[in-house]
Amino acid sequence: MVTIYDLAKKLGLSPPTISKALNDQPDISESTKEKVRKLAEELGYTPNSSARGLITKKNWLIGMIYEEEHLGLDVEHPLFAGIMNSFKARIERAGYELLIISRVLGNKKLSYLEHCRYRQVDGILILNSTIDNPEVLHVIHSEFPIVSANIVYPHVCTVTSDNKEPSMQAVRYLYSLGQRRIAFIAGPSEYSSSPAVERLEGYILGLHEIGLEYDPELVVYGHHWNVESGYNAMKDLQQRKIHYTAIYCAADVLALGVMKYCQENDIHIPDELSLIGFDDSQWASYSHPPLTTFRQNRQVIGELAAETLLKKINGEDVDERICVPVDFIERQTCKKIDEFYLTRLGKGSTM
Amino acid sequence: MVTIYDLAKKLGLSPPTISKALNDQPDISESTKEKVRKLAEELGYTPNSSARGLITKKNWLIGMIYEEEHLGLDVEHPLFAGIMNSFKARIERAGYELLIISRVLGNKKLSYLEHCRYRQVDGILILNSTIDNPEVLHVIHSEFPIVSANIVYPHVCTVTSDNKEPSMQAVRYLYSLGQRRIAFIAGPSEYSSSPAVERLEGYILGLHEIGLEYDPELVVYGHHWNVESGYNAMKDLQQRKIHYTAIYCAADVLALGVMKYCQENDIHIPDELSLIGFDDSQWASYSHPPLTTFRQNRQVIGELAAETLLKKINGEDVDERICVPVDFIERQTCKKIDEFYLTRLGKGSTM
DNA sequence: CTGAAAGCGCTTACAG
DNA sequence: CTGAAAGCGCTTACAG
Repeated sequence: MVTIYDLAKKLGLSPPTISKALNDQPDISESTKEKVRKLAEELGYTPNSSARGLITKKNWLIGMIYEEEHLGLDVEHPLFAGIMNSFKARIERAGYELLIISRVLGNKKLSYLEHCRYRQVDGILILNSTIDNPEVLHVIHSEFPIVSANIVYPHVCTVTSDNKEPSMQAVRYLYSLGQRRIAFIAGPSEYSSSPAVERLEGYILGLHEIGLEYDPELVVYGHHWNVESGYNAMKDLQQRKIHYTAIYCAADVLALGVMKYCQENDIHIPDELSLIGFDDSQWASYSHPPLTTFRQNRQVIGELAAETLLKKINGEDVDERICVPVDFIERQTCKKIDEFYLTRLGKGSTM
Repeated sequence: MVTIYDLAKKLGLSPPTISKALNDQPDISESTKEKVRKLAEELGYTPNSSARGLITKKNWLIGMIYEEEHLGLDVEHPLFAGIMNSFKARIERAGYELLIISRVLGNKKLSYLEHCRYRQVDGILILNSTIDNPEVLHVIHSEFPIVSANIVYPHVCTVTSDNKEPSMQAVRYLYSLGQRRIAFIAGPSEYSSSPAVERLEGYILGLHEIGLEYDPELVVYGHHWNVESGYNAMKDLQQRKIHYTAIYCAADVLALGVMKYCQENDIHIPDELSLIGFDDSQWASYSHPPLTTFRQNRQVIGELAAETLLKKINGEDVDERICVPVDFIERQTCKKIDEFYLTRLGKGSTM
């Protein structure tokens, strides 16, 4: 390993001069800088982040806290890779690298917080955690600059998709198609997941806005954010023997479960049932029929999270909550209500 | 920040004693260790990785080189998150953390290799790169312990799915259904992607094994690993006016493009055309009809990559190529050949 | 413009 | 069982 001392010796200069030349300090002559850079290149010198970080207290490292196994998420969370990629690209441009924080170190278990201190990260991104994770709560009350993506924590700067307005829009849209009995398949209620909560709020708000009554019988919770939960929720809904002609789902995967149920039970979408999802997953345009849904803008979420964190690191003020608009993607799972089919779904009567 | 000196002062001991106590060295009395640990806990002492790494030359860091924008992959590569998760979990158990290597540092551009040296990583995982990326080639010829996942580099230990045998199996399976004219939609040929190459080899080998003639007219290359490429490949195939009754696709996304084309052009799968994919993407069981495909075992790939890298770091011998078996998932896109439809597809004659 | 001195927080022989 | 000395590779005042 080539060090600054090797360069110093070869050039007959002192280590501090080498250091300053390499860092392009103003008090070093251009000719010296030239010589130093040339030799450094020749010998393949690379600085050592540990030595540098030890003395400067700056490590150019962002810690990412990312919980993969919870909420019953499928291994691949639809937002994870996209947000991570754009976040990474943005912090990279500012000179930071991304370290995935774990909870084990050697044979010792460390908390996230201890780990962040151990690595002396300059800032922390919390991605897809749960709101009541005590490990994460410790981090949140720490001295580090922090930004959360997707999940809202009190007093923590958070970047998420707008969840309320699109939910209201979903209701409005269905209403405009003549739908009056609009069911909602919500996200899991056991876990405190802010998107789940906010989408439900938006649904209720949307009904109020339009003047439709909110009927709790029309709301069913998916146990997890996955297809099976959507399937089971739909089954549950059917067993309630109530009347409805449309379903808004808090996630595409839930909607996919509904579609599966409908296929098996010969319920025709959109003729008999209108359906809206949330996420615009990769497959949403290829489902049968293509799913009407809301596209979350992963790239913007990641970028804004990065920019906000960078600001915090630099001591600038930032907003506590940043909402990223969502795009409504109209495909083919919704239809103007059709009197012909009106009576088929559910044996209830209230209309 | 609490340091070892603070602990030493408070306890009237020397820093080395504190260090040794904290590291549970045998030459320190149990009572001293007890005292030290207690105070460390009280004061919230956390070691400093830079100081430790600087002197021990061991940083408990694995660098991950991961290229997201190439090959025309969709943002979310179907394997990426799964492999990364299980790789991370496995190295964590051994005490390592995952650092995503970038190419920018501050305002300087560093090569991957320089970056790895800068951070003094203990080993490197190469995920989803291209075979001819010069940046990566530098890394490969370096002093670091390296493992590659998904992409084969000469003389680098690589963990991938078995690509050949399943491709042969696809041909065999289709043959057993009476299919004799089996087309192949290959992965992009412009990029040197070993999975693309190996799956093509497997297809040809499969034909030979069975005694079917290899007809280059039946092979078309997708420009990218995405749906659109599959769609265009299918269009291309149709325009060739040759006869075929089945298609094996080198990826699910390509197969999805084929399905889209068939829907638009009123070609019925599987009655008129049998179809097989590769990957078992999230949506594969929900496509219409559900796609017959091969499931890549992300978890096993990630774990084996981690274990192999750990072995290399510890100086143990490892195999250069590790193939992870793939599961054949039989769904509903293949069917015994139906004489009734035999003449519809393609206007060619050779059967 | 250049360099001697000190120090970041830790660990490793080695001496006692 | 404990500690004094040296050093990992760098940077930061400060002196010249």
